[in-house]
Amino acid sequence: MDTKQVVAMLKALADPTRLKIIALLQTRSCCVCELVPIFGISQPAISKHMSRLKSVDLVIESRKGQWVFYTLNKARLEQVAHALGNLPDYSEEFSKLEQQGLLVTCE
Amino acid sequence: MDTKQVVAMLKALADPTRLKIIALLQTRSCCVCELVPIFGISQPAISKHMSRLKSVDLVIESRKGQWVFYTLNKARLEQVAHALGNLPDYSEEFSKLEQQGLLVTCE
DNA sequence: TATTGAAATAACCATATGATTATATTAGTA
DNA sequence: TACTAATATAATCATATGGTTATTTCAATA
Repeated sequence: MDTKQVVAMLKALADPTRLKIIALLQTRSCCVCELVPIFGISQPAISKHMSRLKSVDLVIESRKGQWVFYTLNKARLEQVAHALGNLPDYSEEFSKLEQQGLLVTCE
Repeated sequence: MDTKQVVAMLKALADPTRLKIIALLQTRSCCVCELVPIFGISQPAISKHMSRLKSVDLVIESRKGQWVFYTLNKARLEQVAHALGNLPDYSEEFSKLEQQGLLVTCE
């Protein structure tokens, strides 16, 4: 997972409504019409949040009759948590700075 | 750490520049004037990013002469990663839904 | 086929975000 | 004390975000 993807997933999670949706989905898959009364916001608002979460594969959509159920992609959530604890090594940036004489060495 | 704080930290991390700054600080503390040539954006832009990271305690500021050095708060970064893997249990929300007859039980 | 209910999309709006340039502020030094 | 370098703050701007209402799409059913 590259940095762009990590940022996209963090953006998807960095909203109180979406983060709680993810937490709710840990208990049970659910559909839009169940989330509406929980959050007290409009159906289109919930729908857009689900679309955002789906776009980064944090949830999986499946139609059951007239309802669309959303299921948490637990592996994907673990991937973000793991990525945060294992950020890329950019030490070569400091080598470049040193070559340019831009490294600040204090005391 | 409550949900509000987790969201604030995720927002702070959900930007390509700030996420790379955090990654850079894993190698070495640095000051604003070192980050400017790395990212190629203006000094005030970097300054605001640092202020944002500081506001959620992801970095610690310390003045060394004319420079202000920023150090990664590794414990804080680990806290976010841990929080993502241990989101709160909201199962009572489904009990409430059930009581209201709003739970969708399919098939 | 007409109707109903769930979800998605469109159009819109207020606020947040990330950048810019210009201007303080603060610390070291001639 | 005046000057310079590093950083922060202010004002501004274009775009992104998260909500709204209105409308469309899609599946089940009378």
